[in-house]
Amino acid sequence: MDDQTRMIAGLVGIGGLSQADVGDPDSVRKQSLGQPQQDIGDILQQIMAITDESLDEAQARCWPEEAPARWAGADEPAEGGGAGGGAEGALPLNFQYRKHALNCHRMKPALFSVLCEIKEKTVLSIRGVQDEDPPDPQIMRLDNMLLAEGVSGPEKGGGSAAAAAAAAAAGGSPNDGSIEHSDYRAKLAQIRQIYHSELEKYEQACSEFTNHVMNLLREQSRTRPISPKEIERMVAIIHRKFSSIQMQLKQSTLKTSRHYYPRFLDARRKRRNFNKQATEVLNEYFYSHLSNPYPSEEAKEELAKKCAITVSQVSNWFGNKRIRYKKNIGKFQEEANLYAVKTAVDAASVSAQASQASSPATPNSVLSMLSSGSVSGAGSDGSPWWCVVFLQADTLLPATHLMGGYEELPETCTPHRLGFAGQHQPFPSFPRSPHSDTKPAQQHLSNVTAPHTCPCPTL
DNA sequence: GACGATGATTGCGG
DNA sequence: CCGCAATCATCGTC
Repeated sequence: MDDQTRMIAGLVGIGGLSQADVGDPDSVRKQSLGQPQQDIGDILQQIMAITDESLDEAQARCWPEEAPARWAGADEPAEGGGAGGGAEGALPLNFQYRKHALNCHRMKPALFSVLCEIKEKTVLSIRGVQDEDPPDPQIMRLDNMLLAEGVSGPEKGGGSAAAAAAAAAAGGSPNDGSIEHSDYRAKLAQIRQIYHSELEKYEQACSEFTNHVMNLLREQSRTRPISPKEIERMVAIIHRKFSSIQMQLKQSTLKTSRHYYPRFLDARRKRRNFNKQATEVLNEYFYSHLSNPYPSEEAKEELAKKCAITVSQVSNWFGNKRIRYKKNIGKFQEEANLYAVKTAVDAASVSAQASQASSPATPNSVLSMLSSGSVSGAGSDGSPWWCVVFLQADTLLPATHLMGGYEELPETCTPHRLGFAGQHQPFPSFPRSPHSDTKPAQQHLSNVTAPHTCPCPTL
């Protein structure tokens, strides 16, 4: 007997009577062959004894060498026997004879009622069994982990979720597939493939086996009482048994995946500095929005596109920049000047083109641009933009030197005289979570009124 | 190899 | 979920 048959025997035994009680013709035979008055108690005892037999013993008894000859005289069976389906087709011919003989036997109703009685006892004993089988939390946890690892779930462009995320986090150009990444992806793809193929096999086996048992039970239900509910329960039992196999598969897949993942994590740590152009774009935005260096989601996306990096990298960059700028303003003065002038020059040239000015943008024309308030990204709180740039950046000493310095500004425009020093100091803290380029900044700026906290050097 | 710069991660608070 | 702050880990320069 193969393992599968043995398993069926075991499982069928749980739901009621063992397969042996169906196959065993002894009690019926005795009655039909000369002991018609046999006590119902005897039959019951025999049946009870049969249920204790192993399938091997039962089969040995059911399939003696001479059986075909002995049963050859039985009524001719109807072809196929109706129910039973595929399972029945596989049964030996002599077994079908017996089944037919059993089904047609005049004592069958009596036997059936006895079986019902036994059944009732059995059902009572299993009535407490939980009918609903909630999803196994352990399997669910494994599923979630496999999903997170990128082993299960949808495959994104040949890579896993983890690999894709990490590849994005690795920075650089989109096709920055380092050797480590491609290696990891290849391994993960391999694991995915094996996992899915094994899962498919598992599901197929589980479904085949379930069908097999269901057919068997349906077929048996002609001989003994089996309710659909019991069949359902049996299916649940089978699934429970199979789920341990599923668990093993998932656990081992996860283990394999994680064997490679730490190496990948190391690889993920390897970073690339952003290229010069990307850094320039980011710095330009930062210094031109110094009053409120919190790009909106759209702005981040735009910047990400321009720099060929991810939005989260943009967020990281701004987070780092804000904190480092804040910590050491002095260090960033030169940079701030550079970008302030650059921004101004750009704006000036744009404006000059627009107004068809014949002279090129010069520091002085920049100055006039600044005075006219045509530079975007600053002064959104209603104050002159240059106050924001000059004073927030705390930088424009060198910058003004380039442009001739504050001396060239009207005296009323010097920062502290204008009283912007305190208002526009972005530190010790930037406005919190502005999510927009204007409103929160206005709120923040209007709340800051203490000039003595201004980190700007006294001019 | 030391050191500063820099991108990424983590833990925490709002 | 976002931003801050601290920290890690690597890069780039000397």
